[in-house]
Amino acid sequence: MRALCPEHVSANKESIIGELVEGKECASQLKLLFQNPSGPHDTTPSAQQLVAKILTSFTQSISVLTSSEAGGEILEISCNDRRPDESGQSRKRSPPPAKDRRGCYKRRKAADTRTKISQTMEDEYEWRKYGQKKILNSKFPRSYFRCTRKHDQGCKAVKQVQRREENPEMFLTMYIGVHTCKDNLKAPEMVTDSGIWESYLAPTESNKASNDDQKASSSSTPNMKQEYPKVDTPLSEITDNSDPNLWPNLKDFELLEPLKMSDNLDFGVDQSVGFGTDHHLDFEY
DNA sequence: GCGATTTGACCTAG
DNA sequence: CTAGGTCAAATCGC
Repeated sequence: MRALCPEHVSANKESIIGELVEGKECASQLKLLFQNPSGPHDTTPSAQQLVAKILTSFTQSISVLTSSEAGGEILEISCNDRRPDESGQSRKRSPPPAKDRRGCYKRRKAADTRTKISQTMEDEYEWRKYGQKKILNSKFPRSYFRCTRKHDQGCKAVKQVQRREENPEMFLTMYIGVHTCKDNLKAPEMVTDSGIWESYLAPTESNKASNDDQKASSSSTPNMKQEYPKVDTPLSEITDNSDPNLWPNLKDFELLEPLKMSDNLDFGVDQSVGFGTDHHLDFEY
């Protein structure tokens, strides 16, 4: 979709930049604070205050970005449709030979995709798992879900969920395609909802990793379906995605997480992921 | 018995 | 040829 109109983008961009600049300044102060912990405490904000401010900046930025999307569509920062023919129509290969065994299979790629990171693989949609795959160089398998309304209404939305290697409590969810179904709940937008911070610390007990990779993933699947209108939208980061290097990038970023957040602040750490990768904030219009 | 999930096979893009 | 996405038979759970 990348439907951001230029006017919106430029207006929002300024606002976002302002927020990010402020966040950056706070981060710089925080850095100084770490380098010189014995500095003047009465004149500089505490680490917690700075972290809170940084998070606020990110939140505001995300909020602006998200709200700029009409109709609650998920935000896409730096879209992926770099290729003109991403519709998949112009596949070089000849159509499947219509073998008897497996049906006409068409790999969907470069469709409308968004990525989010959250503490839970749940969201406000109903999904049905249709596959799981071990991914090369990844400790955890990737799970594949499609909209439960696929058969009813031909909804084409699918999502892929993978536990993050460096932080198994977090899930990287890639949404592919948009929901064309009517009643499978509201669109998967996030961040803009008020109260996201409160709702972010969603139950994660079910996410506790077990040692068995395969089990770990599948065992946390169950509530995928029953989970319902609950607006438990876990705070998350929506980013661009079609970049095949995205996930590794995210991983790399996580390695840079130096902060140990205090209890009331720990929600924000992974949110900054999207900003940590330099290519996420490049707007295309 | 039915619907959901698991899992290995199949299929395609790169 | 390989990695990853999808299918569908087998299995599970209610």
